[in-house]
Amino acid sequence: MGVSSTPFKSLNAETCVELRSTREIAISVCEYDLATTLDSGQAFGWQHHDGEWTGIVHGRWVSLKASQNRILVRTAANQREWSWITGYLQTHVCLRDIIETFPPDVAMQAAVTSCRGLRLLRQEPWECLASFILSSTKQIKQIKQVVQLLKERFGEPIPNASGLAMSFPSAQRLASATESEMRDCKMGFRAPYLLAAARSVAGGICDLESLHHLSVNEARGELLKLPGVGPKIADCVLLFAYGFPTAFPVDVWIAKVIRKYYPESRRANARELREFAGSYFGPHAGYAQQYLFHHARKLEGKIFSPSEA
DNA sequence: ATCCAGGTCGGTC
DNA sequence: GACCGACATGGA
Repeated sequence: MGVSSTPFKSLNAETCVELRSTREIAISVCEYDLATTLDSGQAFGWQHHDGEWTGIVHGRWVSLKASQNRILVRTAANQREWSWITGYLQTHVCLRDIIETFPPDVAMQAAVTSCRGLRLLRQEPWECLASFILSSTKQIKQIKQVVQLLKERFGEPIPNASGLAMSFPSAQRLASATESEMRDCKMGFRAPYLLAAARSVAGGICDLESLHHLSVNEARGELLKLPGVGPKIADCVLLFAYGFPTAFPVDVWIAKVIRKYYPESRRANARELREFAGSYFGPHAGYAQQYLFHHARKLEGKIFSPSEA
């Protein structure tokens, strides 16, 4: 009913930022695995070359590099302030405080040990929503390909270090595209969903900004009104874009993990799994989910023999 | 070649 | 409500 607003100290810590120029800062971080975080299936727009991650965040081209307890941030344009990137990276979050809230069972602890430094980002709602509408029954690699095609064909050019990069297209821009143009981006049967969602957002029928002020259940209800958005995608957006800490996306990986290691939920359907997880994994269940998800993916088929699938 | 991928939708029973 | 096939595309 009400908003979950427990004031965890992890949400109140300060980010320590060293300003090096109007285009470069170094953010002090503790337990932050940048590569794992940017490539853990929560965001699909980052490009990796030689230890450098480049992308566009809130309309600004940015380069990120991990360097011993620091994240080096470089932009192409002068910046007055940097909260757009510290907020995105959630560098103020104290990971220890979150991990302490996880249940001390074997599966959870194995995931924590295996994925040290994995973080949740705080993405822009529209890009996150659109990306996950594209995600259904697609591999992460393919989702990235479609996102890249959308940027190239519909994005806005943004100056980068040596030329122009393309942003993720706005809902307004996609709303004026045709289904055929969308299908040319290899999104297949998801094209009409993304197109209708773009028109709903662009036309103000769905106000993504207003969801910040709702309870998690109210916000989920709004997202579920959008075409192509079911419980799983809604929870991804609630967790990765709005930061609702108990949102718990149940996909095929998580369903397998939960059923294997938490036998009390073996007969549960997806909704019941989500409800079980929300109470069992505690106030940061969504974070726990990302650890379990990433750990399972790292192990690929190793923990699941074919007969168990 | 065959199965499956960070699911959802619209039909059935 | 719950079960089930269709839906594009391309990795593995």
